[in-house]
Amino acid sequence: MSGAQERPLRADAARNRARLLDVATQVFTTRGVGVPTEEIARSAGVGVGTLFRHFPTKEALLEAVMVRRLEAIAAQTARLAAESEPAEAFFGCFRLVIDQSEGKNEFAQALAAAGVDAHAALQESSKVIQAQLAELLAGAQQAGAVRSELGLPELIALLVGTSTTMEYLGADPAARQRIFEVVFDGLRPR
Amino acid sequence: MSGAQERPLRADAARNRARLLDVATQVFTTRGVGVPTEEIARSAGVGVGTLFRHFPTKEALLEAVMVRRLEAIAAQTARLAAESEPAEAFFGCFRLVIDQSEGKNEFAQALAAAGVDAHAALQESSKVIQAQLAELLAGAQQAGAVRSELGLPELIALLVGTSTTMEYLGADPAARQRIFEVVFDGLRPR
DNA sequence: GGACAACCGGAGTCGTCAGTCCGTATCGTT
DNA sequence: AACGATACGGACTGACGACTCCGGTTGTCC
Repeated sequence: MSGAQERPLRADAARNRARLLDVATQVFTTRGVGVPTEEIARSAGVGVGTLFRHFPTKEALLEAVMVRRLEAIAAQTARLAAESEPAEAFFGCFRLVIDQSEGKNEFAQALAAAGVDAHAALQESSKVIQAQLAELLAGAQQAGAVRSELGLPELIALLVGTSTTMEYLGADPAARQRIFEVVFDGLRPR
Repeated sequence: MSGAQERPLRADAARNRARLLDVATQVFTTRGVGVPTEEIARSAGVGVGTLFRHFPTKEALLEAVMVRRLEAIAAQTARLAAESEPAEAFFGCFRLVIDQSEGKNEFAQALAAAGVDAHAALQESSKVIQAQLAELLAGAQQAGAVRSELGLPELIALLVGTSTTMEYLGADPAARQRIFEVVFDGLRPR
């Protein structure tokens, strides 16, 4: 698709880039996207100049973090989907996406608020996951485990919404389990 | 609880205040809470000075808008609850809250991000609605229409989450209906 | 081990936005 | 109609945050 890697980064540059990405993931997730770039740079032990050399824009940093998480989810989803029955795979992946998406909604919003068209890389990763989800959905529906009238848009909206539900609920595992039961039972055919 | 009205506002002041509230509701809902105060003032046909005299802080304006919407929801909920069977009332109010809460999540987040403790008025209105919801939930559970293991926190989280689901889904009424069916079926006992 | 490119740090720039201040206009009352 | 109280408008201020720029440092290759 696009030109692959430019040229290998110098060792220190690669190290800094990775640290920046780690710290940004952590900070954005726990404290929101409003955190100043300077603070992220400091936490990573670099100057702001370094941050902006690697990610020309705060938005670009946000996007890089998102892409990384989406790719991780896609990989786990693929693994899970390969080694289970359709129904089991579907519900397992649903859970997985929810559990992995802590704080991700806010990211998505922040990105969307800044014009989505520019984010080619993100859309790429999104499409991968969406394709996986479409397949899982179709499989589960053929196996009679999910209502047949639901489409991919509804599934995605439900994933986003359930993720929000969980964020509001906090960490209580019993309550989370009850929510999953409500949603999963609702997804099954009447 | 607190001292009621201070002293009747002058006619022009009351008018401006009302216009400000209307415009702010509209603008915050459709374009998010990031819109500059100056623009809200201009749209309402007043200067920023006037805006800040009525609402000493942007946050205070946000809060006033929220309180107003919450009160409207509470009133409609009360009406609906009074004239229906428990189960019907519960599901009707669930729908109502979702339909009325367009864009409200973002408000809540913005307020929360700025320290929640100061927002006494908001918490007041919240409590009213929460009490209504608790009663509706208990009624529906006694009527056997809702799983008995669910508590108020789960219900509230589910409301917030479903509201998010709907926002992602857009306006398609058929799809919205399908989501309601999923969630409502999930809420019913096995 | 030296030389050059690649990379770093962080003080400084620029724009934006919440909130203030005060001279002016409007309301309401006698 | 005239006067005091109340409210208005919008230029101005201060804080903050994204991004730039360049003198100095570090890695890498011969």
